[in-house]
Amino acid sequence: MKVRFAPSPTGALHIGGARTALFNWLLARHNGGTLVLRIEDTDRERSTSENVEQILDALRWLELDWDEGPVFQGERADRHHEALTALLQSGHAYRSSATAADVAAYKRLHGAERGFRGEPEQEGAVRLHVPAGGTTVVHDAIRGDTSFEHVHLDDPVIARADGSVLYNFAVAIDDLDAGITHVVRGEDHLSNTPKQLLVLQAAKAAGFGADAPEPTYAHLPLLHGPDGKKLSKRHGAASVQELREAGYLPEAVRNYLALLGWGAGDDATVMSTQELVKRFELERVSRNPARFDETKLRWLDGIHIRELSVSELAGRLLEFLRVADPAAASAAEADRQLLAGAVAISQEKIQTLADFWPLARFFFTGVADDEAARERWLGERGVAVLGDARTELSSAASFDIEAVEAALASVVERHAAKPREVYQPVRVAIAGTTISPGIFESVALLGREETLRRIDTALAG
RNA sequence: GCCGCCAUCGUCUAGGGGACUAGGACGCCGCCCUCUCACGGCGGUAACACGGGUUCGAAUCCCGUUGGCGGUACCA
Repeated sequence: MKVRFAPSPTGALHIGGARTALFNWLLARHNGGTLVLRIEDTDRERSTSENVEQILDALRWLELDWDEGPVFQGERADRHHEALTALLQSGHAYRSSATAADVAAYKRLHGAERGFRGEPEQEGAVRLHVPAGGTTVVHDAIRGDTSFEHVHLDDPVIARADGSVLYNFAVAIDDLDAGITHVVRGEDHLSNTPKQLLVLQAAKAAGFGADAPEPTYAHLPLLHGPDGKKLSKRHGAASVQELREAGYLPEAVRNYLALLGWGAGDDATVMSTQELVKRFELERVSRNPARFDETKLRWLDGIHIRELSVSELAGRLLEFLRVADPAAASAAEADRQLLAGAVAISQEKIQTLADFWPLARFFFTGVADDEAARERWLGERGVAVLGDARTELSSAASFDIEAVEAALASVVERHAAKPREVYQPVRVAIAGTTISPGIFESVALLGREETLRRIDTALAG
């Protein structure tokens, strides 16, 4: 089995493209096949090397590795030209100067459902000669058979007047030459498939790759935004890069993307990549388009975060912060032990890597400035309680979580207070805000000295 | 316009003629846990687009309608 992922470098790798890459990767890995990465850069206007780099980067981040390539379509121009010449000479293709307007005129004359047929000329773009009658059937592993009657198909332009080839031609020749056995791509290519099949057959008839297998096709349902429209920036993260910047884990993204259009068949939702590889089957891919819903990704990301070891998570966090917030990264890195402690007590409270710093920064950079929190919890009673808490904490025999809890609990008891009437003032004193990891854990991690200092500062304010 | 694909809870989906008073997950709501925020546990809300067939029987098969999407470029 040989499959390929063939993005065109006209922009960043979008989520839909990432899903296509993932499905190809899963299929190859599940079957012990080969994955070829091909860059379809026949659009010279919009293809850039920056985009190529970005796509490779996104694939690496997703940890989707490939076995061959990247092959650049542009570098295969000679081979394409060779094939084109063969089609021209064998009469499977012809030159025509017909324009889009000519095609429209033809249809007005013969009916809209009638495919355009041009007259061979000496010059002009190259069109493939589509048979007058008959049908091309696409055998799709996901959708079954789809028939396209030739009479409805226009003779497609396969090369520009200058001889440079177009997508539908290059794809067919490249798949043929590479010996691709399974073409797995978005459903937007389904209507292109008969053209590619026709190119394939013509090429074979002209002596090109006569013994190469005709690939099996599989068209994945398209991905849409939450509103059912095309996925775009205004839906939040639309590219892999944005997912990364939002703090998602690549394994969570793989897990979520795999669920968009595919399911194991039982009720499995949370799956490791290893499990995805083991269970993935093309035949189980759905035919309905799916919407990309970030809420579920967030939930899944939280699940995967909780499956990481503390040191692994700390490493990921640092890696994330170095890009997202270098100052935070160096602050966190300065005290590895504090970092490990903060990560351990934050792990079950965060859903993405981006959630960590806002929750735990007070350990590293001091209390936050939240006036509303002070007003609410450090009033007369709050201060009185806080003073008592200070006394208890300073005289506690030890300063581990249990000791801190015992010390603060005694304050609760003495004041006949609700727990929160003691814990919230302490929280605001050490964190500056009303939201933090568990109060006993936080105080213990901060240590006696720093805790007392922060309480004193709060008391003085 | 023409050609094609698709149609189950708000979302992702299970379902391939009787096992369906339609299952799971996210979300949402309620309860429990509880020091905040989360996590976790329990319970609840919510769907077969519509109309015709076929059949003893249809979410499942066929046709039509409607809707969504894609293609229709000397883009990919």
